[in-house]
Amino acid sequence: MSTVGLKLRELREKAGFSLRKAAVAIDIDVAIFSKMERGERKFSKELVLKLAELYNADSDKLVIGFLSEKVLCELKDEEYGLEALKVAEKQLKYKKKKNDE
Amino acid sequence: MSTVGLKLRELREKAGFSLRKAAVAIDIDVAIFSKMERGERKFSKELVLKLAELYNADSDKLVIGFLSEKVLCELKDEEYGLEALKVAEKQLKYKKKKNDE
DNA sequence: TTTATTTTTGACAAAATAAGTCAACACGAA
DNA sequence: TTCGTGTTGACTTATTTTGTCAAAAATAAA
Repeated sequence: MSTVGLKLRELREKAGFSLRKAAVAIDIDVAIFSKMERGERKFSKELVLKLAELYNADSDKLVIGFLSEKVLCELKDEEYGLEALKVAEKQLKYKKKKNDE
Repeated sequence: MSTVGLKLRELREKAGFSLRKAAVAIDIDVAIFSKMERGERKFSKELVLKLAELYNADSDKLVIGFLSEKVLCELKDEEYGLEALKVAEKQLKYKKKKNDE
């Protein structure tokens, strides 16, 4: 299971930041940040974007991962989760199409 | 836009319940119920199920609508909402497959 | 029109959840 | 030991959600 938190942790380590340094850079408490990377607390989208910039990483991919994780969190124990996703997708496509016109 | 609330309102009217009667039957304040039907407040899954039973309606479809609405609510203003849905779908399918084995 | 019924509205309180703060702990490297 | 690193838990504060209620507005009945 590759969560956004773990991805961000990898990126941080590759970028050579300690937890503390990164936390200071994005102006957040170290304790929370530690918990976020390990999935114990949720990221906000803003934080994900800040970190993507700090690590010079692909922010789009990270945001997509962040969002899908949020969605999955709501549907994980739902019998009809997959069906719900498909309906949602259909409606989102329709909406997008309408906006493009 | 066919929300769960409006669907449930239709079903209620077809079943011949007044807002009050239905509210009493599912043990909820009328004011909240009115707001829920009009999308001003969220339903809980439990209420959707109770109402489906009360109206003799297809609970699966209603729950699917309820869930997809919840998901869409989170993604409605997201640039990468559709991509996020696809990723979520892939992961959910994988998880389901794993559970079946 | 008057009366009664149904639905809607808004102000407010209570409960639940999320977010932030901080001090202390554990561990390994210098 | 001391320093840097990450983790944990207790606690407070903010925010969001949920529930309660009274009264207004709308609708239907007499």
